[in-house]
Parts: sequence; structure tokens; C-alpha cells
Amino acid sequence: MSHVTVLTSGKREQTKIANRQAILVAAREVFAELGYEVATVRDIIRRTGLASGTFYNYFRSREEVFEALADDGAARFRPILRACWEASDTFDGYLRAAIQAYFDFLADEHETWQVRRPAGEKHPHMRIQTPEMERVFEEVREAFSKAIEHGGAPRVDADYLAAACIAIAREVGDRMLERRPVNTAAAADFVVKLILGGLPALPRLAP
Amino acid sequence: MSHVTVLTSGKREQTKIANRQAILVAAREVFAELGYEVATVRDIIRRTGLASGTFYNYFRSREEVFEALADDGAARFRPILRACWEASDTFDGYLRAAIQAYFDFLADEHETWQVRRPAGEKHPHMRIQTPEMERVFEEVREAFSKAIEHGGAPRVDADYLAAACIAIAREVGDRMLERRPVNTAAAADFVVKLILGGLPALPRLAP
DNA sequence: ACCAGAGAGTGACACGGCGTCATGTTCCTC
DNA sequence: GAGGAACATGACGCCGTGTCACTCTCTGGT
Repeated sequence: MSHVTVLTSGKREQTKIANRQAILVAAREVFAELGYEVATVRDIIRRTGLASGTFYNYFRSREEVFEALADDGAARFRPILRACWEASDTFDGYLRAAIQAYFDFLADEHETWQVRRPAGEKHPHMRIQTPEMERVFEEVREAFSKAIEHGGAPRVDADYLAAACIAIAREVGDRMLERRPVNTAAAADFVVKLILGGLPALPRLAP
Repeated sequence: MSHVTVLTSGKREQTKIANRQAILVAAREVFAELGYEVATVRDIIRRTGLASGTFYNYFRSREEVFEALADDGAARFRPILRACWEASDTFDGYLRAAIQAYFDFLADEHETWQVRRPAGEKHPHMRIQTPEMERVFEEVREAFSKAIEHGGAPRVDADYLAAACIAIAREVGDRMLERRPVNTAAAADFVVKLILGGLPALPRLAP
């Protein structure tokens, strides 16, 4: 019998991971099928086949599972965003790459999951405020701040600007998904031009 | 005894109106104090002193009361928006007036109600999709379309543009409310310049 | 003035979801 | 292999939900 123990490969650990995953998968399906508002913790539990108490070993509430799913989305997008930053040498280039990447990501997630969204329903795609989503916001704001410092952009209110950019991307992104065919390039072009066009016109901060 | 009967002044009608109003007021308070997610229909009922069955004579669910409140907000804002349109003779003027009006409206509502919003919590301020909110969107889109027709703005995608403008106003508006002091003029200036600056750079549609 | 009936208010009730906890089971450590 | 820690289990008490049979009050017609 070998004493070789791969890190976190005890049977205990594995079922723990498996259970958590099972709950997340079930929750994703349930939210997609019933809609977030209607779905209950019991619906999720039933689909996993676990006992009700087990659920509460992993999440405190339906809300918390939802956030975990949302956080997961943001966490998957963040490295992409980071890559855009590292691959770009100008502010314009970064912005264009980031927006395009976001729209592609959105379109991809959308068709992977086939979210039926009952009219203005909550869905865990970057819309809710989670720690990971907060980091995405920070990253965008930082990118803008750096661009300002290095003269790649005028001295404007980076906080408002980041908020505005994310808001535009979210909203136009949503509308993009409702058009047929889904055209991420056109949407990205629209958003990028709006932002880059508006940037020079923005009120300047005192230095 | 006079036979003069003011329209809809039967006792029946009056209590009906009063009850509906009582429920809305109670709901507003409960949502503000507990947050939308946590509040229950029972909380609202208890505050009104009515019987539980009565609530369901007026609204089908907690969600429906919430929408009524949200709709109310949009309904109060719409005439303001309309007035901005009628008072302006240029597209720029309309946009500036509308954004400024929205931010003033937002600041006013915010302090009237003293909404404590438990971190990313839903609140019935123009965020949720209601019939009245849909009409606001339509109105903005129409204003843009008309401006395009009359040559006051380039031939761009009015749908994306309206979505983008509303998104920016919402998001920057929210951040504005979190700064001290609340400066609606500065926020409006930011948003207006961003949009008007970006407008000429937007991709044109085929005529 | 009166009455019949419509329309609204009432709250007990059956149902089901919620989160907990005492108990059982499984794996890990020594 | 024994002891114990960690986790799974599901019955349970609690509470919110939406309904419905019943009551009461207002109204319109005679």
C-alpha cells in the first residue's frame, strides 16, 4: 500500500468537492428552468438527490448559491480581461479588445446555458455585485487610471468613467443578444466608438 | 340633502383607494427597512392592519406591489421627461435637460425615502422593467429617432444609443448618490459630454 | 324607508418551503 | 483496529403562502 497522498485527494475532500459542484450544477439548471425568483432551495436539493441538511453545509441560502454562480462567471472573465490588458500597448487598443472579449464571452455563455429569462429576470451574468465582479470593476478603473497617468487619456473622473463603460457594455450587450443574428463585432464597434469619441469631451479634473 | 355626487366618491370606492394606497405605503416602508429580498407579504399586511386576504384583493404577490411602486416612480418621471422635450429646440439641449432632470429626480427620491439599500439590493427606482419604464425607454428612443430625422444627430443605431444612455444615467446616477456632497450638476455634465462627444464618432447606419 | 344582493373584508386553514439538530455513517489518524 | 472528527441525513417546528367560506357594509332599485 502506497503512502503517496496527492494533496486534497482524500475521499472526504473529493465528495466535498463533488457535492458542492453538484449543487451548483443543479442550481444552474433550476434557475434556468424556473427562473431565479420562483426557484426554491428545495428544488435544487431535489435535483441533487442530497438531503436538505447537506445543502446548508455548503451554502447558507439560495441567494448564496446564486452569488457563487455569478462570481464564477466574473472569475472566468477576469483572466480574459487581464490578457487584453497585457496584449495591448495603447488605451484604445485595450478598450477595444476588452469590449470585444466581453461580448464574445457573453454570447458564448448565453448559448452554452440557453438561459430562458422570464422578462427582466435576474440571471447570474455579471449583473449582480459579487467580490469577483467588484474586482473586475477595480481592474477596469485601474486600467483607466493608468492610461490617464501615462497620458494615453485625458485627466477625467476614472470612477464615473469605469461605471459608465461597464454600464454601456452590460446594457448594449443584453440588447445584442436579443437581435438575430447576434453580431458581437457591430455591438463592440458601437460601444468602443461611443466611449472613445466621448472621452476627449469629458470634463477634466484639476491636476 | 344634496344629490350632488362627486365622481367615484362612493364610500366603497374610497376605501378601495385608501386600502390600495395603505398597502403601497406600507410596502414602501417595509422594502426600505428590511430590503426587498427579505420582506414578506405578511410584513406588509401586518403594517397595514388589514387581513391577509385583503392584500390579495389588490395585488397578486409581493412582486406585483414592487412593480407598482417602480411603475409609480417611472410614471412620475415621465411628464418631467416630456417637459424637457417640449422645452428644448435642439437635441443637445434636450439631452442635457433630460439628464439633469433625471439626476435631480433621483437625488430627490433618494432623500425623500431614505432608502437603505443592503449592498446591491433591488430598489424600485427606475431599475426594474415595468410598462411605465418601457414607455420611458420608448420616449427616449423616439427623441433620438426624431433628432436623427431632422438632422440634429447623425444616422446611428437609436436602439443601442437609447439603451446606452439610460444605462450610463442609471449607473453614474447611483454612484453620484454615494458621493458627498451629492453633485447632480457635475454628474450630469459628465454624462452629457460623454454622450454628445461620442455621438459623432458612432458608426452610421445605411440610409 | 326598506330590502336584496353585490362587492369587499376577514381570518382560519391546508400546504409547502425553511433552517436546525440529534443521530447515523464514513473516512482519517494514531 | 479503535477512537474521533467530519459530514450526510431527514424528521421536525416554525412561518409565510394563497384560498375560501363566511360576514358585513354599502348601494341601487322599489
